[in-house]
Amino acid sequence: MASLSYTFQEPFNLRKTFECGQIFRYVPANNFKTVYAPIRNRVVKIIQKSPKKLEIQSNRLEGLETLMDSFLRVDDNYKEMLEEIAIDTLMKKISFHCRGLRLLKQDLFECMFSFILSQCSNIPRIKKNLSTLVQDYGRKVNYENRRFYLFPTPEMLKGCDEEIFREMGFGYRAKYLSRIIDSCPDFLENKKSGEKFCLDCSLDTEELNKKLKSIYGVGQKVSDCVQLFAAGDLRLFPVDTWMKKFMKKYYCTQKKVSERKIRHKGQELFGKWAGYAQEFIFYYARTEEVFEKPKKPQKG
DNA sequence: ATCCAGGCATGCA
DNA sequence: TGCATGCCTGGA
Repeated sequence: MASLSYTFQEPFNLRKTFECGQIFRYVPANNFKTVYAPIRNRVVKIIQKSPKKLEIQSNRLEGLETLMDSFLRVDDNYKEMLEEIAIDTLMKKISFHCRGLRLLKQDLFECMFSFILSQCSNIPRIKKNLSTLVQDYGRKVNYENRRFYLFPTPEMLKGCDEEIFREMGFGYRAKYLSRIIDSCPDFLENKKSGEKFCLDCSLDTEELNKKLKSIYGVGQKVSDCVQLFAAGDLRLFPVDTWMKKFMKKYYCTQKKVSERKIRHKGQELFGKWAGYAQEFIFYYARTEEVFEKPKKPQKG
């Protein structure tokens, strides 16, 4: 077996999936017909053979299928999701527009690190910050004459203090990250195996969310993202500035609406598929330029 | 030159 | 609960 193939019932679009903002480290090639992504301990090459067909190659084949089944969320009932989030004309339109966008299930440590870094930042800067980090601390992997870096394990980052992270340009987020490196949050440590930054599956949605928020530097938005993208809990509806604009315009039209209410509204509207709805809306809001900031009026 | 981003902690009503 | 404020840095 030199490669692995997937045929889906519904589209799996690489461009939409990787560009929608859920993941930061990937390298598109050949106009998104191919995407390279460092995942855990290997580099994976994902090829769009057709709208519903993907082919997977990797520098490491051992355990590849299990890893990709999880990463690609092959068990999601995508068709049902598309139908269930299309609650009205607007969402039908968005659902159609985003069809093929898939949620991925990412590594917990990398995901948490990335989203803590993301606060009050922007995608180019986040990518740049992560790139600095992995070049300094990650393991280098050459694959098809390209250079990639695996995300460093917590152990590899031992000793990274606030000062070092600040020098990497992380700003005030350095404090949060160095503290996490310093000691893994208790509930993320598997007492039996000693493994760190892994999830206790016995926790329900609200329990885990509460625990994640107890981590210094992790608030509602970051915990929701981590729980959605790394714990794979699709009920989460992270509310960022884009989501605020969208929801205020269409589904929370009262004058004063808190982020709390918006989050609740999203979960109420979309139930177990709230995470997909959120990512669809986010992708839509950013690509359709309906929410672009109005240009400042020229002086004169 | 300000101003503000894919938030969060802190302190206060 | 809900609000205000400061926080790093880089791009508009």
